[in-house]
Amino acid sequence: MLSAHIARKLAWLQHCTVTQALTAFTTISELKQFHAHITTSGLHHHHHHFITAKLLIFSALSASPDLNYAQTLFNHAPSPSLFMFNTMIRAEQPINSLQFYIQMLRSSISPDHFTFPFLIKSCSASLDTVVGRQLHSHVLKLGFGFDVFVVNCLIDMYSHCGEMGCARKVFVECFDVVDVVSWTTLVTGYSGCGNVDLARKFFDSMPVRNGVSWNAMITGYARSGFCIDKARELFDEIPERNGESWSAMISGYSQCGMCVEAICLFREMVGLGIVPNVGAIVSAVSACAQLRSLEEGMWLHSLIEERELKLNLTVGTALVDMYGKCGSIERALFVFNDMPVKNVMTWNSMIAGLALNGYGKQALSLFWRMQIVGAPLNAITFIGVLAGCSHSGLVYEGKRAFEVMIQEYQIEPQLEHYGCMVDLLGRAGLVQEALDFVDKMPVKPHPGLWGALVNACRIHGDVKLGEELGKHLVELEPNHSGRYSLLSNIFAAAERWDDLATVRNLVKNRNVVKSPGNSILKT
DNA sequence: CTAGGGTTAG
Repeated sequence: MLSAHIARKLAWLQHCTVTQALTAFTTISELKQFHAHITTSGLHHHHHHFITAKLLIFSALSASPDLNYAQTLFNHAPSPSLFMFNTMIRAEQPINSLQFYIQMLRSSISPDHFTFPFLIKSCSASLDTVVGRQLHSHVLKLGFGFDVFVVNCLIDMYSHCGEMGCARKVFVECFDVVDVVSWTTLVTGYSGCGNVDLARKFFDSMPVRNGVSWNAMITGYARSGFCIDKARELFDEIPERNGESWSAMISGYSQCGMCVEAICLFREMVGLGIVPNVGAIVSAVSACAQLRSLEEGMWLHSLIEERELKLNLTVGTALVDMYGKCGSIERALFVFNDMPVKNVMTWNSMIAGLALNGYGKQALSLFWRMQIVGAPLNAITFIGVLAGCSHSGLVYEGKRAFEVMIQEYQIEPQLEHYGCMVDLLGRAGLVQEALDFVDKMPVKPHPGLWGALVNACRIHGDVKLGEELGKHLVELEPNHSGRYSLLSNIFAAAERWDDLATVRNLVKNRNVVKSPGNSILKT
């Protein structure tokens, strides 16, 4: 017997929309309980398809989907409907989307005008032009070549794959049906592949523009480097500025390093009484992190709390990063521990923050905790861990982490990982071991890496090797002032004033311009 | 039920 509550929900599910179905439950386990109730009652047979489809929507498309459960629901449906196939194609990973499509064709179900947008979108996510082109020919054969949704997905797919010629061809061939979305997609495509000027020409030729088109062009300029002023010009010209326009401009400033401008614009927005969206807040927090501006960051944090904005995953991660970079490890840990849901970036931000502030051991223990709780980790996690070991002189632990990365996680070391290792060994005085390590590296050593070694030689008094490496480095980058300083420091430490004078003359004669703020490892 | 803009780690 069904309880009244379950029966009511069952009736509602049969008639609700897709959007409503997504709010039907709070978690997958609640859905499973509900599903168990109705399958044991036997009442569900009357409307089996409707109910399964709605359950499928929730398990496949909700914020935290359970694709295994979706697959089970799908497999138990006696003959899955076109709608169910579409839902699976829409939810699955790119490769599986295609498999559902093939299975669909084998069951003699024809795709409809909803099927292709989902399918093509999976190709643009996986940058798969081969399958993309095949689907394109299916689209034409089956008569969906002038469906504006399908057309726009094709333009987007070719743009994402860097095939602007094809994208434009679709646009031109379908000129009778294209709309403001098609134009905007093309603008985004051209600016995304580095052709902002052409993007702007299309933007200027648009018969109609809406807020999204303006924001797309602003973002295109902001991400193209050296065009941030043009982005601002457009931002000032927008006829109707929405919250997303503000966040596009603020994130543009933040991403190109104009952090003061980003924060000023954020303050202006708040001053005008406009409620900042998550994107604007995250960009502003990121700007504070880059500026190492703790006070400003704390102001943003209090603003977030005042508005009772839940500690969203992205906002929380940005705060952890900001507090870590600004040196307030207690606050970073407080936010971190307070976050119910974390992802790789959250963990990585926390580990990097600990490492940066000299808490190598704590960074390591957080790294072990990640493994215990089964949190996903990636190559960037190890950059934090290794940097932590390096700053805290944890040579053995660093070497161990490096091995774990390669052997247990099959992560190919990047230049950054090698840099950390050389730094780790060099700082610990194991200069010869560091040199051997560099010799065995499969990648070409970065000049910054030699710099770390020269520094290590100076600290540990190995003048002969330091001089040799330092001279090598100076010839490798003769226009980099920092390289001469390293060599000078070696001679100064050894009190070889004549040689020091020679280096200074070399700098003068070669007209090397000083570039301030060059850190040893970054350049 | 479908398309374009908007955010975090090195």
